[in-house]
Amino acid sequence: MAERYNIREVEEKWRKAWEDRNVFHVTENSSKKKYYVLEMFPYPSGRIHMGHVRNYSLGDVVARYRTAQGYNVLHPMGWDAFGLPAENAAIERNAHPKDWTYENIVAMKVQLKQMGLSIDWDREVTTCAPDYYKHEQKMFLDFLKEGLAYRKEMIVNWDPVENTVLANEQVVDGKGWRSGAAVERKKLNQWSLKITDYAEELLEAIKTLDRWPDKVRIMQENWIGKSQGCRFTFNVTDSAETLDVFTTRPDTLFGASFAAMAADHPLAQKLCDGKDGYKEFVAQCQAMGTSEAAIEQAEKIGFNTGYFVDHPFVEGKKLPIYLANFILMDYGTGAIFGCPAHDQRDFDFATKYSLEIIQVVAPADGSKVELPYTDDGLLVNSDFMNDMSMTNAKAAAIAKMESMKRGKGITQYRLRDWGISRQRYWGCPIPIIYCDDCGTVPVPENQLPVELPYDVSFDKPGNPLTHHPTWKHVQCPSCGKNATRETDTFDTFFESSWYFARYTDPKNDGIGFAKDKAAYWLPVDQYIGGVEHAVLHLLYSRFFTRALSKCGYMDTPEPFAGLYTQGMINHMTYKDRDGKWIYPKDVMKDENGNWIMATGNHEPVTAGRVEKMSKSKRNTIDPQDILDSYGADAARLFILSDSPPDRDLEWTEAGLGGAWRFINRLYSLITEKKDFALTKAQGAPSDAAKKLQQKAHQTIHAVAQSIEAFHMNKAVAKLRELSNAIEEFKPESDDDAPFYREAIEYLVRGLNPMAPHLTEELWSELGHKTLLVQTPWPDINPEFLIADTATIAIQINGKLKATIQLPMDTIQEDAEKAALEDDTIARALDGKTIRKVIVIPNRIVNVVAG
RNA sequence: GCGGGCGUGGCGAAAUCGGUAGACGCAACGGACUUAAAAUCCGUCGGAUAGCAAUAUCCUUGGGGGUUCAAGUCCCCCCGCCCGCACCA
Repeated sequence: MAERYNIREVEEKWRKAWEDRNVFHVTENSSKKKYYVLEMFPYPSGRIHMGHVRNYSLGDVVARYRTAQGYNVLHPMGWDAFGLPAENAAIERNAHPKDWTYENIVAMKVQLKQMGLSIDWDREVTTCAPDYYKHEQKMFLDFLKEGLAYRKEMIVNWDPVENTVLANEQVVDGKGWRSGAAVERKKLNQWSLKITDYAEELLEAIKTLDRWPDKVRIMQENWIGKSQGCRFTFNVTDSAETLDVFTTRPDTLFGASFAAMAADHPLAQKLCDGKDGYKEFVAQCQAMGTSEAAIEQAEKIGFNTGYFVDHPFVEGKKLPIYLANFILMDYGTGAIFGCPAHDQRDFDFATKYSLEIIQVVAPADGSKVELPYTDDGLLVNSDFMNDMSMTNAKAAAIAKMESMKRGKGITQYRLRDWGISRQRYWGCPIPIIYCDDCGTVPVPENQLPVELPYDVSFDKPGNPLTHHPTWKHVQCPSCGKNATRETDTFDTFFESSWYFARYTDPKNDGIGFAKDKAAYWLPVDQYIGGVEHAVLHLLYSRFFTRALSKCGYMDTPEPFAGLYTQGMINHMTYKDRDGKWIYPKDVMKDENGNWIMATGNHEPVTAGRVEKMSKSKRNTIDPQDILDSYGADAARLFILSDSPPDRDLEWTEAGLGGAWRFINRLYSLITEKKDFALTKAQGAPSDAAKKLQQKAHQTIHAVAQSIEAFHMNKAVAKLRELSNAIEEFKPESDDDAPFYREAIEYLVRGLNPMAPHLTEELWSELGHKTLLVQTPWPDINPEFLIADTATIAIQINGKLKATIQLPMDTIQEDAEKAALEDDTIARALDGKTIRKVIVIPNRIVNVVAG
């Protein structure tokens, strides 16, 4: 009987071996092809969760596979260490954000190491450390010089009780999550980055990202939201005021029946100040929240200003001006004209306020349509544009506007500039000083970093940096008078927008990273993370790459050449008798298969839907428990096995057990039979041995392809097939031994990226003195990939009736003949007329008969 | 509301190009081993009908229609679920 596989001992042994020999440390090496594998770095919350396990297992497979393929692989890790949870911890448990964060990093690093990841820990990066953020303060100053950073008023969610800005997630039903006070939309002066300068470039370059998921590319395209249209000016009737509007449908101008602007439009205030109901309407709009979803789903309401604009093309025609809750000040000019006949939203609005509905587009075939009609057609009721196509009418309307000097055709983007100011403590200080005399003064570079003070208190609502007795009080760098620091900190997306570059040169004190090192390693060849970052983080990083290039830091066009977005981890949910959520570890099945409490009186438990693991539903599994009891390899193997990585995965104890059994079976299979495998061949091997060899080569080929396509589940399935074949194989003589051994070794080597500890142990059991982690990917004999016979399916009228074996590439006539001679087929065709026979070589013969 | 995705056995899934649907695994069931259980090993396993049986026939990829010699795959319509929509990371 073979020894039982001792997970803990073996896994620790090999992790130590790798660490002792520093095998994951890399440096630039121009003689090798580089490969940069990066998983999105974690926020140091204290413990890793299953999402991390999936993310880093996936990345580790890629990294280990590419290493075996001979690439110089960079696979770093770090900490996205600034953020809101640290401040919440400070408020809730009186822990200092810095101490809390660093303690979490220590704890999580232990856990990540326990996973056996092939990480170069010498490159570890921590974004809340001054030696990291001082470089981004410098970058910000460079952006300022280049005109990429500026200050402007922006709308925020404001909690009037806490005196603080709220994140969208902190707004629940329009109320502050902690205070319960109604959230206001407030304008604050904030720093922004000019990402809109790159709108067109960012959009265009999406085309070059051919190794990104279509889903993410579409999301980014929509986010940038390019639209072609016309911007023109209305004159307010009997007034000197004007109203600029933007429209993508200038062709429908003759169907215009009202103008509408955002409630916070500057003109709105001028026209409506003091009017009955105006203040209430503005308040109503502000209460709605800032998200587009909220705005679009809210009922469309308006406020009649009592003013009119003159129709630019129709002498004497006047359109009423409304304020409307669905117009965003941030988009376009903050004002539109409404054409109810050809826009659903305008139609709803016009119906509600009994406004005119004029059809100006009709289907080309003249058929009657129900309004609103938003499809293509020809213009009607439109003066000089009558009978034009929509495209021509758009051009004609724009041309007319231009000739009247009232407007012009423009390209509009939905993308807004990136507001980076946060009124929070635990972030990177913005290196700016405000002086009464000199105005806004950048902190001189030799005074960087502007470090966060440690001695802060969270007693008062608002930003601790503002309350700090001394921190913000400084001398103006230019005139020396008393001045104050900017107390806002950067959005934490700032740190994650360049960390991938920092990894290429993590210890550089003088600059964020050296140009030549970035040039060697970037772009990231394979980036892996959650789809929740599809837009913001990824778009900001793409922008940063361009902005940093403009400032002379680097020359890489795109940061991430390949992107893979993984699915979520789900688990069944459980509730006890009182309807309270309970953890899976507190639940068990009784002898009848019913769910019961694992403790106490074993009260019955209601099992609910399978949902995303979340703390609130308590359907989480702590990876630490799994690592301790089943080991890293079983956890990795299971998480890679059953589901394709881009789909959601249901974590089940049983599935994990399957992975664990596989590991143990493989261990005993190989340790029991290795002696035979070591014997020397004398004569010719058996056919079965040759077949096994072929299978081994085919498997390795399939595994390589699957890994490259991120089908880790298929890679594992193929390896299990090979493992089954090895188990079933009955060696006939010592002559089969080398073939047997090769198959075993190929299995071990192919499985290495998924289960590195087990395979390293088996490699050593097989007598190797080298480390498997440093062993190249197995060679594949191309001859073995080609089968010599083909299984041909024979169909009658498209339905399978029989299969036959034929030599590979049998010519069509012979295949047809063989098919018709088959007993079953001959019988089935008895009395029928053959009308046609379709032969697809090596695949199918379809007899059409009747 | 807008945008995107998904839907295949009891379950997770596979099926490079339109060409043998269900690889691989989980669960379940039957058996071996055991005083017993666990573990392990062997076997069965989409559904229906007929048959003692080998087997045969039919049905089956959310639903309906279409294209094709052939559809899980392509086209049209419908249903259900999930995700994103600018201060969570």
